[in-house]
Amino acid sequence: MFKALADEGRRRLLDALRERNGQTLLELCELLPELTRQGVTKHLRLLEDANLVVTVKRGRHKLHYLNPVPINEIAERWLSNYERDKLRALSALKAALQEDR
Amino acid sequence: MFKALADEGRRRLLDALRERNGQTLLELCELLPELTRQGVTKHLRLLEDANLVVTVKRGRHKLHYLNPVPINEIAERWLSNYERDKLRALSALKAALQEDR
DNA sequence: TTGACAGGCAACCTTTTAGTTGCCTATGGT
DNA sequence: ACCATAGGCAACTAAAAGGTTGCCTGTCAA
Repeated sequence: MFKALADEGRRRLLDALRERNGQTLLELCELLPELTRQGVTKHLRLLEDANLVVTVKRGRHKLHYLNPVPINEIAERWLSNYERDKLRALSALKAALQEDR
Repeated sequence: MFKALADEGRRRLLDALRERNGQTLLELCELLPELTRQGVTKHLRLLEDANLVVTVKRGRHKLHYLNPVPINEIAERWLSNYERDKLRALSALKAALQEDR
């Protein structure tokens, strides 16, 4: 899932869906004009595999929806650990930097 | 920075530093016995480039410290956007899934 | 019912990333 | 002074990610 976020293009796609949910493939392609449709498809596939977007086929359109659940899960489960130890880590850092070298 | 987090080994390194800050390279190597020392060095280099760890040379030891600032910055700046729109995105998602297909 | 539109699939190429090996440098203990 | 310890650098290989092209399928609208 971090891997899915580790690409600027994919983050752009997520942002776009955050702004307007349920966009089609071609709509999202306009967002990344430097890529071909298939390129965008691949990125969306990764996001789907990471369960960050969910798709619905409607007629000949494929609509893409943001799935906000896992990104929040990660944020809470993983990042809050760092939040918790932030001050301790910071002071250790400062101490180390100020010691005699 | 997401790229730096997009690797299990590097996350393990960060976790280790969260548990005990200021470890040397060789100490961290024990954490990833499947890699050689140079392999670990490279990972630490990436973490350092992403400004997630800071190093201090002390004698012949190189101490690694967690830098908790950027990880929190990201969490707040980026992830909180998704938190903000969570409910809206969720309901759009549900609506889409329940529509006639 | 035919053609244009939206999208899928597979093969291929290129670039990045991950990892190793071999050798070199500096520091500290005895 | 010497050797073991801690680490750095560079070249190389292997694997994965990113992207393209070409062609195929399904759906809607005239």
